[in-house]
Amino acid sequence: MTPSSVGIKDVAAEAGVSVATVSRVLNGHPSVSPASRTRVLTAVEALGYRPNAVARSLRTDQTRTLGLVISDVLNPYFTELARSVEEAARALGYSVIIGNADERPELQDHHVRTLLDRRIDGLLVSPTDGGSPLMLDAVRAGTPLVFVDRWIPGVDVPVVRSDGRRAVRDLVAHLHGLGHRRLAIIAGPAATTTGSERVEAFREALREHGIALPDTYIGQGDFQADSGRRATERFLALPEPPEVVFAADNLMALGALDAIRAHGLRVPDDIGLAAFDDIPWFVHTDPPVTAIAQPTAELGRAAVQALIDRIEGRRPQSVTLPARLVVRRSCGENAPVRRSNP
Amino acid sequence: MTPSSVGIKDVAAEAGVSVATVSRVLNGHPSVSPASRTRVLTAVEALGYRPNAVARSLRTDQTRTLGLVISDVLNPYFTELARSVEEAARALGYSVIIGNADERPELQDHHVRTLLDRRIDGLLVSPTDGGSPLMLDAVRAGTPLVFVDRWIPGVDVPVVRSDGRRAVRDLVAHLHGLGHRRLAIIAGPAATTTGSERVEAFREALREHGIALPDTYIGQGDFQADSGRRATERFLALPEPPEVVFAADNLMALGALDAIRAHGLRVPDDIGLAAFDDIPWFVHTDPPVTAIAQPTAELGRAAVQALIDRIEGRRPQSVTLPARLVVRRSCGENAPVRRSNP
DNA sequence: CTGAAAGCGCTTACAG
DNA sequence: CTGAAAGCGCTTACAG
Repeated sequence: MTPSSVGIKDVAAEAGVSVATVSRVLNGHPSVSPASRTRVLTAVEALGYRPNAVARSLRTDQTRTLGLVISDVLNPYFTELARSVEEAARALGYSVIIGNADERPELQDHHVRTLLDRRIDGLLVSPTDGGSPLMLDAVRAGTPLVFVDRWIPGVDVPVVRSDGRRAVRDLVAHLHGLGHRRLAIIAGPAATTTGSERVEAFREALREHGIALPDTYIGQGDFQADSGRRATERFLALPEPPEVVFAADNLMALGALDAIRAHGLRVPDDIGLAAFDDIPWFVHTDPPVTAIAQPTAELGRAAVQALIDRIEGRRPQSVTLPARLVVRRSCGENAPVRRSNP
Repeated sequence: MTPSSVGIKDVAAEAGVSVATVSRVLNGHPSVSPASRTRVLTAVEALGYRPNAVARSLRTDQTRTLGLVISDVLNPYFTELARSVEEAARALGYSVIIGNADERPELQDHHVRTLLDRRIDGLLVSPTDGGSPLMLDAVRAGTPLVFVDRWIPGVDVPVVRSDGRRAVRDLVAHLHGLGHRRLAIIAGPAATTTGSERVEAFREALREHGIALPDTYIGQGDFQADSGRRATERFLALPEPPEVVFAADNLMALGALDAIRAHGLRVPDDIGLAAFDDIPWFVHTDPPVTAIAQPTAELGRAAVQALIDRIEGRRPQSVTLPARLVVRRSCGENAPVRRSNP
């Protein structure tokens, strides 16, 4: 008999008790005699019995599982978020199943559907688009849901995210102080909150310095490297290219670096670069990249907390954590343009 | 009534047929009259019915789910592997649940256990250690298992991996040609196959060139960044530090870069660096890193193919794909030491 | 082509 | 403290 084929009946037979008693000791129910408990535990050990989680879930109507749908596993930001989510969930006795949307709404829906079919206890999602009907239905149906990083406006669901507006303002002030005036952005999809928010914050910050953001200085990206490459190429082909390009995520910054390099240009001498999201590699790129860092691990923990609060009947809290500017050398920080020092 | 609470009975009532008939049309069973089919489909649509995967799994004894236990999600190599595995599995009608071992054997076992409890149909694992009894039991119990990247010797399970020996040889020849003689390695855990294999291949290749590999030139790492940092610091403190450090994975290479930078040293002028595993950032580091690239996506596809073959009763195949050397500039490639050219 | 019924492996009132 | 029994939502021989 293979281990995976031994069931609760086998344990009961081996221990000389009923399956009810076996179930009780397995679930730590108080009213079991010490003698029964010992015999059951011995039998479990001897048979190598492991409860069938599928059967248990069907019966109890809970899976102790959370779904996490992220926009892109290849993005180190989401990968770190996923790691922190899993860790926090595990500490609270939950497993997590990750679905990778690859920034594609239909793939996102595929995963949401699969997760719902599996009857996960709750869902954490960083939506790839502005409002999948499927997700809206899930909310209406009462599935515990929490948005993390990105969210869908108008849906009454807790949101755990970081606010980058202040950091974007700091970045623009920093660039302005360096003497830069022609500032461009590679934006994420307008259908995502982080996509539109970052452009808006950028535009607003520019305005504070009396700088306009012409359409030609807005590259439409999709948070993936290729789009950063293409947008940068368009910038470089402009009669008057920008002095600095701000990529709204780290992958598009990678694409920008690729394009700049392909044109035989150098950062920051020929063009400056800054990125939203900080990753360990930015310290070692040529040059080190000035970036906006999110408190990613904390975000993951807070999201799990909110979701489990919701699942277990407590009132979940929305959480907004600040992002912060990390100055390095990709915007010409070494050689200030306005003052000529030794 | 919330969507998630509508069951097959509700659909049957709505359509005016039995649950058996509903089940048949849902499963594409041939013997259902067109009229019944239409009414069932209409009812499903009207009610927004979705089958409960938990109940179905309990009944059919299959979950159409694969488990994937990887050593470290924060490692871009595994992240790419995971992505390709999920993609290939999805194409074949399977879901995948990822477990992240973080290079910790006990965490690996936690995930294997959880996955087994969930009755996944098969398991893909890149073992963090040399032989978890749990995994051995699973194999004995008949759980379909395939090793990917790393494997456990002596266990009769298909292995899908890439062979880096040839590429390591190429790397050593390349370094030798550049005039380097003092070559060090930051190895992975000896308990992992890739950990020991890469040192062995390195040692052997050095021997072919008449070079020894002293113990002081072997840094014991664990495939994570911190260990790369520490090993590199030890190298730098040596009376005669190595001319080139070869990190057995990309994360330890990152750690090495951190340490070198912290000492105010430059790559490759002060010390050279090469890495196993290639990642997009290596093109943009300062300097671009010479690395050994694995055919990661293909590995993932082959692993899924092997596992599903095994699950569906076909004979699974072990697969070994070659890795290849990608020369960049982190080992002094710009300024050959032996010949002085213009 | 269709339905009644058994059963997948558990948990949990209910009665003792 | 314990066991017999019902039932979670499906699928699938079996009989018609």
